[in-house]
Amino acid sequence: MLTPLRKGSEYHHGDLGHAAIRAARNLVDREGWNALGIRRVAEVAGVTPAALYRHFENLEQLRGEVSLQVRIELGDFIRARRERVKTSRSKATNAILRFEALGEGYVDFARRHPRLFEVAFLHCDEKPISEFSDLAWELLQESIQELWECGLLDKKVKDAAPMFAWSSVHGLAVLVAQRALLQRDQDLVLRQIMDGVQRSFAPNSGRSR
Amino acid sequence: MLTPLRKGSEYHHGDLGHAAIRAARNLVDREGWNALGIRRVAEVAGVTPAALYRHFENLEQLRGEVSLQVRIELGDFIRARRERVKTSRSKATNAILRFEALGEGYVDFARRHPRLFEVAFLHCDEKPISEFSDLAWELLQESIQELWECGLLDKKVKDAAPMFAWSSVHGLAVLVAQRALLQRDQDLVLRQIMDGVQRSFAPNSGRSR
DNA sequence: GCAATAATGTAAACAATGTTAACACCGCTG
DNA sequence: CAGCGGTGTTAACATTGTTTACATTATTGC
Repeated sequence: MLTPLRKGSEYHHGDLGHAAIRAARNLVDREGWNALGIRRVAEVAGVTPAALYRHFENLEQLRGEVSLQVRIELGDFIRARRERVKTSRSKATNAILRFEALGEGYVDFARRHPRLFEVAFLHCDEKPISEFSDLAWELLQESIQELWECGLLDKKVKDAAPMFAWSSVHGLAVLVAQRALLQRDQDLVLRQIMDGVQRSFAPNSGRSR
Repeated sequence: MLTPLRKGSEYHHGDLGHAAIRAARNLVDREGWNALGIRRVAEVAGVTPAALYRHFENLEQLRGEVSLQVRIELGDFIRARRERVKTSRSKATNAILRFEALGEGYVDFARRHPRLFEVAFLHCDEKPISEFSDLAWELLQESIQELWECGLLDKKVKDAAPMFAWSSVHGLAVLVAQRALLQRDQDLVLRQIMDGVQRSFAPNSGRSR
């Protein structure tokens, strides 16, 4: 007989939609991508399943929103990491430290929120990397620009530099999120990757062969 | 009234189980991970859904088998790539070419079978990389051993070398499978990665700072 | 101010899925 | 050749995503 569960003034949630995304995000963070379902999210939000269809086309779209939300968080996370770098006297070492902070932040996010990270770049197929990861991508480009201005980036490799750096660190982050590496190995490999990337960036680093 | 769909002698399939895994593999290859369902596989195999439960605990296990199957294929694929390298006079360049063939094969598999690749390392959480990718991992270690014997690998980095190489190439492969890079960029970045890895391997390559 | 209307939520059903239980068929072993 | 274990079928069940018809609230135009 259509009895509202919530009393009068709470018939309308007020901000379902955002609340749903947040609930979904937390669900994924704790229990993984497969735990994310319409009915589950509705329950957490204190609402009927059908209500969610006023805010999302279907489950697939909700998943997309969660994925986007995670990419935003990831961007904020690594930016915060970069800003925390204390400025040193040399402009060059500054650029390097800020660049490395991005890589460390990226991997650290994967370590702290493995389930979220695994989901960050789903639903991004067929789109160039620079689009689906707008936030973090911009940060990376800023940092590479800094390196360039300090003369730490060879002109020949400049164009592919962001993709090169991204893919190098991304691979490690994926493995970290899967818990496939011990913490000690994680740090070691990251160190090697960052060193390798910077060496490849450097002018006069004559490509082999 | 329990009328068998297939006539007498075909009441039993003979090799459901393997057939199911193959059907499932092809389904994933063509339509992606989400198209993989018990009922769907049963239909393709010409069998009733419940029949699959004589061979698999549940859908999750079937997925695991498919994932394993893909890892095996990936291993075979990159091994074939390596064997195709024509031996040159210098033992060192030989080792290098064989090593690079592994990386190229890995990325090429991701390009040719993006949906399969995306699924290769699912269900491998919490296990060290050397376990869940046994086949390809062994090939990588063989190759790195060859480099070592040719004096192309610094003792200081030897331990972490396989993980370093893997994660570097893995990141690119993931992006390639997502179609996030143009073909030209793919080749360029792979070139940079392989060069970077080898430079990091090389003795006397004094790590920065 | 207040009726009309849009926005949002509920209840109840539907179709599709994974899964299970009871039964049927086949091939092998005693 | 009787029976038994392995394999497949049927029919049901619980759970999901989704839709439809209805209820409630918020907002807007007069």
